[in-house]
Amino acid sequence: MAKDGKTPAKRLGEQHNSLHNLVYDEIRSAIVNGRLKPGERLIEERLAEEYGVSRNPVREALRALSAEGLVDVSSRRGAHVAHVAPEKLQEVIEMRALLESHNARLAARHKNPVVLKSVEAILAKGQAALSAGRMRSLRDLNEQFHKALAQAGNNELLSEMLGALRARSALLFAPDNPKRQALNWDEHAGILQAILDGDEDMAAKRAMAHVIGAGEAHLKTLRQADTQTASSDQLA
Amino acid sequence: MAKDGKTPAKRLGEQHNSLHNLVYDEIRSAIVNGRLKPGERLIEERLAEEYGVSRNPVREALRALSAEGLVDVSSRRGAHVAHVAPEKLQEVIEMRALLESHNARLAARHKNPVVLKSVEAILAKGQAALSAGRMRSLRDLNEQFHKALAQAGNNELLSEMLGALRARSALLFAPDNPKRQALNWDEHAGILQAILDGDEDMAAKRAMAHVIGAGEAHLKTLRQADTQTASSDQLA
DNA sequence: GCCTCGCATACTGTAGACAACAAACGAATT
DNA sequence: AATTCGTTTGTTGTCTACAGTATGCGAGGC
Repeated sequence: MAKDGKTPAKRLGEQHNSLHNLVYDEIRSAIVNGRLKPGERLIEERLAEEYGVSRNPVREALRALSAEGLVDVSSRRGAHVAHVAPEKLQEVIEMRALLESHNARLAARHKNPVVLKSVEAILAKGQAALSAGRMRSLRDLNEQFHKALAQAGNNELLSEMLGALRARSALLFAPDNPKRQALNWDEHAGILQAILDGDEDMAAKRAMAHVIGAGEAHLKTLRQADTQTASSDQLA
Repeated sequence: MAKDGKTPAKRLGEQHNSLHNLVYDEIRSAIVNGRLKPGERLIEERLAEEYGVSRNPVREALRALSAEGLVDVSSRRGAHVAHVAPEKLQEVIEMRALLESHNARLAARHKNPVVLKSVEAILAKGQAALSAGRMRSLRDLNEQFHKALAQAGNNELLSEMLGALRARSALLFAPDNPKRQALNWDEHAGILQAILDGDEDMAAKRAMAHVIGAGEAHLKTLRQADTQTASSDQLA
């Protein structure tokens, strides 16, 4: 039963989740994976139909998702997938840079061999997927990498906050651009190296630069998209 | 209607909140104010009776509070007010120090005169209440001070995160000790002065020291309480 | 006295019903 | 043509009911 001699595997009752939790997981996953787009309308009855449950578990899931900022609920008017206004992107980048940076510092301080081993394994998987051109799996591996890194920081609250922040900004940091993807994984490698070296300042600096670099690249993409839209409007 | 020529006052429909939101506000407030203690059992039917509503709005409120970490819900076993395990207190202090520090830096950078005016007013009220020995209102004024300070940082996401963190740690930073209270308000004054001076580094440093100082004082209180309990056990 | 079992009670999770509210649409009026 | 009004449709918010689950308690057996 026990995997690592310390943490028992989940017991049956813990595995058998309530419907509202299952619905929560599904909707959250759909948002993070981009299946549900920012701003998209979430109709309780339709979701209930889709998942084969009554509306109550859906409502409960939406309350939790709303509290986490993933869903915007307007009383009596319905729910939408949360949309980060372009002016607010900078805030998200800034907060994530601050927290990831601090987490990398902590990881370099603790240097937990078991956790770092698994970070290394995920990095290797990410680099392999990159080389093989398996772009589709990179988003998942990116999330795995950052999640494992958050564990390496050994501060549960920080890890929780980072998780929530990653969920809210998942689409922001999921570039389609292969060049940016390659750079991301290079940066992942650099952060991990600094952590393995126990160099707190370097780890913090690289983590911050990574988030800011990825975030700024995304902002640039948005601005280019705006410029192209403006050009198209002039032609029409 | 408009208060500051920019933000319209709430319209009727926005004021008339749904029951589940009202219940959420009530329970949240009871937790933050200490009327509901950490670890305390939250029974849906009883809360529903107390608030004069059916169980669903209570369940929905509990989902939101659970997502924010203020309430712990065990599937099929019920809900409790969240209890920060003593070993986790250090994490809370650390995260709050990091965020409050960064916020003070931003506030010193922006130096928004309107917001800082209101921070000053709250500081004056806090100091007056302290001099008059009105300890009961200091908790509320402390929350007001930190909330206004979060606004001065001009980063909505950071403000939101700070709000959530303050709610989770409200009882930690609500000392009964008049000496510690006086010191807290001295430190508030020092932070605000650095902000008014536009000194980012000093503001950040003072905010961090304030949180760590208040937090460590609380930890010391816990350790003393533990020591006294042990002594009582020996006498019995 | 301790342990086990069965029953009663309390509580949670979900479904379904109904009322209230919001949005859309078509007809009537200006 | 634009605006207003009334009706219809779609959706949300809350209540009630019922089944499932967890806990507590007392009786019986060892």
